[in-house]
Amino acid sequence: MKGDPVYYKHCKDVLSRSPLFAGLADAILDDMLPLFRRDTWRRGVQLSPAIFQERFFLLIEGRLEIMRINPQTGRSITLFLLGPGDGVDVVTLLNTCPHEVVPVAIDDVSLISVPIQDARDWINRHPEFNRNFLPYLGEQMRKMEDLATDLALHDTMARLARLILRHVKPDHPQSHQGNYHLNLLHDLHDESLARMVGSVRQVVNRHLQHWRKRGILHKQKFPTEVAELETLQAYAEDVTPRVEKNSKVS
Amino acid sequence: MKGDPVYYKHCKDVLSRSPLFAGLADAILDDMLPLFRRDTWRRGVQLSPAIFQERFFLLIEGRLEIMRINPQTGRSITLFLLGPGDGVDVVTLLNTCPHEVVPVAIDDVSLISVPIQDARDWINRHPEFNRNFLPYLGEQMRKMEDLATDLALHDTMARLARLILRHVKPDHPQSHQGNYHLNLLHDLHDESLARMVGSVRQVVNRHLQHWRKRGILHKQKFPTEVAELETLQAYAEDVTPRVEKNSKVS
DNA sequence: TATTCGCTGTCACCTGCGTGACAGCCACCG
DNA sequence: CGGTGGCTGTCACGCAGGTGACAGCGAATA
Repeated sequence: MKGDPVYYKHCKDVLSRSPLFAGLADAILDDMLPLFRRDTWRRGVQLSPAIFQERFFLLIEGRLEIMRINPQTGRSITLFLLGPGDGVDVVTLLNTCPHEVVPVAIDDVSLISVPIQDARDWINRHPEFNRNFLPYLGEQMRKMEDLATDLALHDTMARLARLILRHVKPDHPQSHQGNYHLNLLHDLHDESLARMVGSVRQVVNRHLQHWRKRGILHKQKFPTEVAELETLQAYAEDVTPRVEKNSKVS
Repeated sequence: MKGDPVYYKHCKDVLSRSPLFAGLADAILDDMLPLFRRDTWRRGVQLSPAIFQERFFLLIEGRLEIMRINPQTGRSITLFLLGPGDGVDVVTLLNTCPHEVVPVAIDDVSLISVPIQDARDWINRHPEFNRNFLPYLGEQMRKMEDLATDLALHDTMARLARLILRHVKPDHPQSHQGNYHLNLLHDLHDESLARMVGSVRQVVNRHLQHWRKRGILHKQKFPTEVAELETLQAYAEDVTPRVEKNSKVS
């Protein structure tokens, strides 16, 4: 950390743009960052829930899946999909007790970390951090509520549509050719998407295919893009659009 | 509030035993309570999500269900089951934006409330409150994660078993006759239980019946009690116990 | 004493979707 | 090159569980 001023600068950049630290005085980050050390996890690695009892991580580069597994059946569900600037497992920061979640690196990720107690102490010393922290927690909470609600109230197709819609870049609406781009999702394989909607690969694939056939989604090169936002919104509300245009279906 | 010293005392009692305020200086409660006014909702009333944009509520007496509804299908899911001492919809306290949840009074409930901005200001003025608030938020978060996980990874029977097990009084294990008592759940009708596990009345009833037939649950008078904790735990892990004792089944 | 109401207990039906299986495709590597 | 491994695209099968329907029952109301 200290030995690498370029990386240090990079961390500051990422964090100062993240919801957890945006708008905080520069001095606060400079007070905090020296406590951290640098970590790197290779794409695909799956760590034990135990590490979160030891250290608190901030994600700097790459994506991380926070997952739960049913050991009996082998099925799993993704609770959070984290990106740069996110805190990893903020829950164990809030109250000490084991938390059965498994982090999986989707890309090669780089993170920074501190002993968890140091993080707790730091938060106690900096009440002004709560101006960012509390809203961030609220946001995470809403996401969990949405996940639970979707699982209980919608079928797999609607859930997938809603997942995609949530990740359509809200700001600069179209990327190019009038298509909507999916930030964190665009290159995930079916298996990961399935874990995010609480279903299985085969079912997710069927739905994606269904939409691609009708031109609602494009898979031009690699990244999938959304062509018809409104149509997808209909699916998200459990109403299968009657007008099945473009039906190359036999 | 001010006009009723008995009720005031009662509020202080309830709150000082609740996770949100336990262990805080007496002065803090006395500083806070005068801001609040008293509210009462009759059993069964179902209010609009909009009220939470206006005021923040603390539950003093009775139980409250925090629910979400799918308007298309009419199905609904209970996100939280709140009891005395709980804060109602802490999420809108954390970040301002509409929150589509419907509160339903399970009993006649009494609450106290403040304009939401006053609550936010109060929290900002009292950083020591965060010593209780943050762990409380963590607890709520864990509950939501558990709900989502259950919905995604377990079948209805396991979900129901897990719901019950979570509510078995952890402290004084048996109430009487060696049976385990269910605090908040004991007298809920099947419909409510169904909403809590994301299923429907008929399915929940079938499972309860199944367990009662085998003596795993008792429904002596009204409250249901758990007779065989371990057996139920097996069901919660998706392993149907092979030994089906007491099988009065034909 | 009759009447309504809210809840329980059950059933038969049907479907969404999870499971297993396999073929095709592309990329990477020896 | 050919082989291996990871991913996609499809299909047939089976079942958990959601839906609608109805009878019974106890408590409250008239």
